[in-house]
Amino acid sequence: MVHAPEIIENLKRRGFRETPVRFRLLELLSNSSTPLSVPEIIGKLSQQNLKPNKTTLYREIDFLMNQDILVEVRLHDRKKRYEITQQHHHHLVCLKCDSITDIKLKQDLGREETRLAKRFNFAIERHALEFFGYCNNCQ
Amino acid sequence: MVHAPEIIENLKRRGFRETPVRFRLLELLSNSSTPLSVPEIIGKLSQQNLKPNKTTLYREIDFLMNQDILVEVRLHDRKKRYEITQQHHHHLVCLKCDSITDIKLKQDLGREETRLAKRFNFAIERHALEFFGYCNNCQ
DNA sequence: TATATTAATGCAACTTAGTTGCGTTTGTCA
DNA sequence: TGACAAACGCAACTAAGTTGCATTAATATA
Repeated sequence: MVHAPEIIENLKRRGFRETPVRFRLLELLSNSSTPLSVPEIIGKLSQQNLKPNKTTLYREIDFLMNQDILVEVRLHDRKKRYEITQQHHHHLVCLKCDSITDIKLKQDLGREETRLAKRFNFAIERHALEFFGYCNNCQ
Repeated sequence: MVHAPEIIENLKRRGFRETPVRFRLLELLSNSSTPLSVPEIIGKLSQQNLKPNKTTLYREIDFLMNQDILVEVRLHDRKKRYEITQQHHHHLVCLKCDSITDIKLKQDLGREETRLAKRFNFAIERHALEFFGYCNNCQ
């Protein structure tokens, strides 16, 4: 797991500041087992008596994505979710309770990507693969 | 390719009506090589002097999805897109011009799904796999 | 071919995620 | 401790999608 203080130290070395929103957001996301959306983040931070404006959060997230600290995850609904950047992985998304489980694929898509790139002369940057269904508790 | 009149005939046999919006929407989607969003559909139909209310379109799409005639496709942005139901496939999405190319995977994800289902006791209903990058024209 | 039924439609008002402009606050370093 | 830019908050906005309700029109059948 990545720790918020380390990330912040790194940022400070590069001339950025340590602020409550930045720290608490990173802390929240590094303790979270699932990616979170901005509305969810606002909810959770409010519970801890930190009530940042949504504009601030969107901008902070934007900043952290530019620093490659966060990545965006898109699932079935229209919310963008964010998680701490980690090794490439995929998700199991429960259609009932919305729980999200990180998974790693055994199979490798690299060969497929090479084939598609050649076949369509398409420069693949990334892919998204998510599995939808019903989790242990919701079946 | 699937033809709009056939689909409509099928619906009529089941007690539903043939209406301009229904016909022209199905015609548009069956001639489209890419999935379309509601704003896009409204734009294209307007060009042909059919200006349905967006509520009507959302409801028509909902109806056609319940009839398994359309499926929803979710890509990188926050629009839902729709296409005529066809054999399971994936997409190459250009991050510059937004063009979408249908592709079929050589590799099969079935084995992977079985493994994940067992491992996490997760009942997989479907998956979404999209490749993002730059198309022939946009590199 | 007139009529009844109900599928389909339109409109207005709303919700929710996300964005923009702009003026203010605050963390950091000299 | 003061200067400067990073970070912040507020208000107003956009765009996708939803809901309630009253109206219109496609179709079966009389």
